[in-house]
Amino acid sequence: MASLSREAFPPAVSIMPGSQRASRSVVVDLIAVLAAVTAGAPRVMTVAKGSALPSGPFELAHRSLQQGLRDWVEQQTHHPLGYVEQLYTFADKDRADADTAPRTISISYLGLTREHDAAEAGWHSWYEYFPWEDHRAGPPPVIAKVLAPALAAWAEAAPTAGMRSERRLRAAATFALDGARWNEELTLQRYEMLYEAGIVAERLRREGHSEEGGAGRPMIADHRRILATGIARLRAKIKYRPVVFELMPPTFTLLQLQRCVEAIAGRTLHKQNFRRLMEQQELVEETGGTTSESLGRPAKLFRFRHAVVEERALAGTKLPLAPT
Amino acid sequence: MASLSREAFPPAVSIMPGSQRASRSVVVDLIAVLAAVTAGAPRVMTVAKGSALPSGPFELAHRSLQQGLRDWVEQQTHHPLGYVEQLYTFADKDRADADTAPRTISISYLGLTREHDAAEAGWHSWYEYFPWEDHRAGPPPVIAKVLAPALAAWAEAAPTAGMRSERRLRAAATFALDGARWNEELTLQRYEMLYEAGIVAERLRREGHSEEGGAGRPMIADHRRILATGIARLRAKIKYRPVVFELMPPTFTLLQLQRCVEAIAGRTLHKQNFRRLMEQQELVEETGGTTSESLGRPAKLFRFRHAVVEERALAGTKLPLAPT
DNA sequence: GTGCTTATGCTCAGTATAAGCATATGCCAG
DNA sequence: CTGGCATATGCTTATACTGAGCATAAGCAC
Repeated sequence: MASLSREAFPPAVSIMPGSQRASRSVVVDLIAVLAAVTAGAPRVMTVAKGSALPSGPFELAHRSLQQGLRDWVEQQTHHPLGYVEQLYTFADKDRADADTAPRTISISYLGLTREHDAAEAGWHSWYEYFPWEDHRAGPPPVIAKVLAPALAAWAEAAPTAGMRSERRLRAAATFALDGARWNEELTLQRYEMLYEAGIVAERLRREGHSEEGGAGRPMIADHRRILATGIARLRAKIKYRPVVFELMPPTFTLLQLQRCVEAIAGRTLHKQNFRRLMEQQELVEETGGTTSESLGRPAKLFRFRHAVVEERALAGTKLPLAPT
Repeated sequence: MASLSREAFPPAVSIMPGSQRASRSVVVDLIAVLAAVTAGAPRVMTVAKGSALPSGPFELAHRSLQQGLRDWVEQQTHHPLGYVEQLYTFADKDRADADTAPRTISISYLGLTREHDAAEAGWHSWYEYFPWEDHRAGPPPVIAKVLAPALAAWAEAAPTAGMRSERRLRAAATFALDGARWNEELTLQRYEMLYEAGIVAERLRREGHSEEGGAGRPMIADHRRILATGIARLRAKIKYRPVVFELMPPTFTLLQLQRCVEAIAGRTLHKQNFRRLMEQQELVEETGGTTSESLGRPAKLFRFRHAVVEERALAGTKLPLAPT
């Protein structure tokens, strides 16, 4: 997590051919995927009536990109930004014919912030943009009703038999179409497949077609893809780093914590096992207090044990290590 | 793995303050961490006598950054690049006083290529740069002899008792100083800690001190940090994605495969368990042939089962899912 | 054949995970 | 003040996965 500042940079060792430097103007943007979980829904901060992620020019960055982003977000939202991580840098040529236009490089970041007022402007649920990603109440109907048939048609439209079967296999594995297990981490792959198959408005728009029939709410340019990248990253990260706590208030019940994870993962968890996991990993400790906001027996309040971050070097092996 | 090309980008929605665009010139570099495993050592492609990673200006990129990098590498090395992934984008201000100098953005990539002639120019073992990272023959002496004392001194030099104890804890966990388990994935954290503690030449150089006493072979600018990022990423990735095979010849024995993983991870594995893991995951299949290059019973030859990549959506849960 | 070397097969115990049962503790209606 | 309801929390069982080691197989050198 510690980040060294970049030191003086000597003339780059350019072995690559045709090293004509800085030949054309380059524009650098920052794009933020800002996430919070409120009222049981994972939300993302948007602008332009929910059609774009907040972005801005690079120059604002203070010491570092990360710090610039953090300052800006905290100023805008008045909520401290708990966790920031770089997502991806996009720099593909916009179009073949755009030789004269400046080339744009977009550096995207994922940021986590705490729960806040659910009605605050600009925050939208992830699942407006990706309705097929929320499996908390079972597989969403849109998959069987819209996506599966469209993906099947896309597979059949492939030129060769080999490609057809490969597409069928890939679609089935990615969307859990046959009995396969749903894998919530494949958010980006799913969006990319829908894009490839022409089932999202962004692709239809690009091809000059009507945007009718696109699944989920679209965004400007490739912002929805960037959001998918952020969701996928967060869904993966939550499993091996204690980042959920960045989304929680200082104290919380285990059920609240579970609901937060469920909102992000888009699936329901086994209550008792979740609680066992939290306890045995010693990620939380009781505050002593209890809450009785809802019906039923009052729940104990917990807080995150910041200490574990230092104590343990976290993360585990998956390799069959030899005894040392 | 599929990558959509970025589409036409409308005027960015700039909510950030002070949106004066393209105010100052920006230089964009690509930096490659190119890895291969030959003769039992993980190697990285370098230039300038091993003191820098290959880099070049951004303009060369063809359709996309990734494709540009791939073309360039294949042209240079005459070896196909198996796997390419973006590592990180560095864009911190070089120095406070560099207001007039162009700001440099470096986009780094990790690329894997197959085994080739061990003596080929430019390829150096990772462990020249990070001697403390190779634990295949037990913990390297440099840790106990050089790093541990220096880290202890660094911890004691902290101003408050709280910071001292925090540094001690962190150093112990990161370098497995007390009985703690070595975690090979912490390569980047370890390098950053050594930098912070002033035990690497890059830091000494920056502070205007003699570079004497720096641990491991240094590199230009922050190239060694980028290499550490690449190593850490590869060590983590190897555990949940079948990327090792990008480093192997088309057919191989299980022991060769194991040696390759060991070289990357910097630790030895349990032979039988490694073999069981490979078989139960169905990542490989027998070719029918055998080899008898060394002593002992000839080993069966295997090849990678490309099919699994499509069949399975890979990666697994770590959440206590509720029965659906 | 004997002995050396590596390959390959199999076992056993310890630990983690999935799933479900049982009990505790509050509130509320009557 | 009692029974019903709702949630919290504790505990058990079967199964899968892992770490570690033993045992056997199949080549080669002598």
